[in-house]
Amino acid sequence: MKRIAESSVRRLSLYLRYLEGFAARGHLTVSSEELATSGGTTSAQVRKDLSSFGSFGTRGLGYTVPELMTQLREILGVGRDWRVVIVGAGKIGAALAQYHGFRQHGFHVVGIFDANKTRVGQLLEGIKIRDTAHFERDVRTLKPHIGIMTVPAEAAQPTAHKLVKAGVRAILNFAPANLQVPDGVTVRNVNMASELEVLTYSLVHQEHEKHE
Amino acid sequence: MKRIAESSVRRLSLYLRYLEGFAARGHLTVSSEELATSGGTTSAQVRKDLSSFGSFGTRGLGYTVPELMTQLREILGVGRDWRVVIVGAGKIGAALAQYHGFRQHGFHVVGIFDANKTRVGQLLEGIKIRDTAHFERDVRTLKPHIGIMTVPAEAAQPTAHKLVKAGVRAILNFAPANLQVPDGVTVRNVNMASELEVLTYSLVHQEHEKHE
DNA sequence: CGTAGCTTGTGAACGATTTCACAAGCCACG
DNA sequence: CGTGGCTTGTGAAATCGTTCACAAGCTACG
Repeated sequence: MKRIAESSVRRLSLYLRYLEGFAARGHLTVSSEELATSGGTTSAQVRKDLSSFGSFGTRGLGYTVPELMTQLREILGVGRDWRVVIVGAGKIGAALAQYHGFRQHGFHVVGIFDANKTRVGQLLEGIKIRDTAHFERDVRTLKPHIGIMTVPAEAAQPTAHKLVKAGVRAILNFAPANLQVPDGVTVRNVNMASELEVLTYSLVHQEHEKHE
Repeated sequence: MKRIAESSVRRLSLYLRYLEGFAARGHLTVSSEELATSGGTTSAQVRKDLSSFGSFGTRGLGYTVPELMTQLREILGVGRDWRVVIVGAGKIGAALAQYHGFRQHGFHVVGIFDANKTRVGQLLEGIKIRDTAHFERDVRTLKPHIGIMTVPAEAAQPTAHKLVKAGVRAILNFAPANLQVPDGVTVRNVNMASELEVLTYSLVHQEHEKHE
């Protein structure tokens, strides 16, 4: 199978989200055009994205909603039981721990860590916040597939290093730092400040764009 | 000025983040190479990104840290007083409202809304959660620049519509929905489920990649 | 004041992604 | 069972973003 662009994977995930909507509304089939309109893209794009993985549609008819959902779940690995640890139990970390959407999508929080002694021992969604004193050993025991990091920038690289050493191969990083990880480890960065700055950039430059 | 790629703007924001680090460590100048290493990109990329907006460096020397920070802040619109409303005071909305990083970057939460009557009237960071009954009127009064939406998928499009009608031109959307907005309105989507699914995709497909 | 050594700024080449356009194929209906 | 209408799957073209490579230009130092 040829390499798939990350942007394509991101869209596959969105298609799955929209298919859930179509299924809820009782649609049995859906065309690439309908999926494209939901997702703000084009029908050719939808077909290209799907065609990398096989031929799931029927010409003249479109895609069978439940079948395409099954295929996308398979491709994305949705529905397996994914074990997640959260490192950093601050505002964002705590909110994520309590976010029920995770559970609904098969993500299972198996551990929460914090370096702040005042938080250690408190319960979040029935899970006791652990000290980072034995971080690597504890992570090894918990065997998570995914690590979510909501730690300060300066703690980000050391934390990532320990997660990787303990066997984690996928990291969702909320810290404003570029993590260096070995091959075979995937990192996704979510940076609130940058998201907002892209918006303020557009606000500042919008009036200029009009004059072109 | 020619159109700037969104990926470039995103990187400018990261450069600013890393410059803050260099400044804190007392660096007076920084080369495109050093910035590139921090940001996981290449020096040519850094120079290209900056060159769209002017010549900020000195050949043979690099960039003056405080000067480049000033320029980037100017370009991105950082440091102005940006007024923000948060719509949806659930787990994520509440965490964002309490997130102090916003305040530090000049983002000022001026209003919080929720449709759930049990939450209305409660205080978050000293701001009373408002009913959505008079949403559009209230937003007009608050005059926010940015709307952050943490509402359920089905409420997303109507909420966006009302925000736009009330004059908001930039939306940070956490709902899993593709918002239709008129020209001149910028939307950025943050979708936790999709971020995680990109990670699970990589976990599922990593072993395959090895065999190529 | 001249030269050596760096680092920027930027066209041009390259690579990746998106869009186009159309043949292939399926369904429905007469 | 044949035809019309619709939608997929996919090479080819176009667009967009990144990397290369080097001339231009500044600083430092003798």
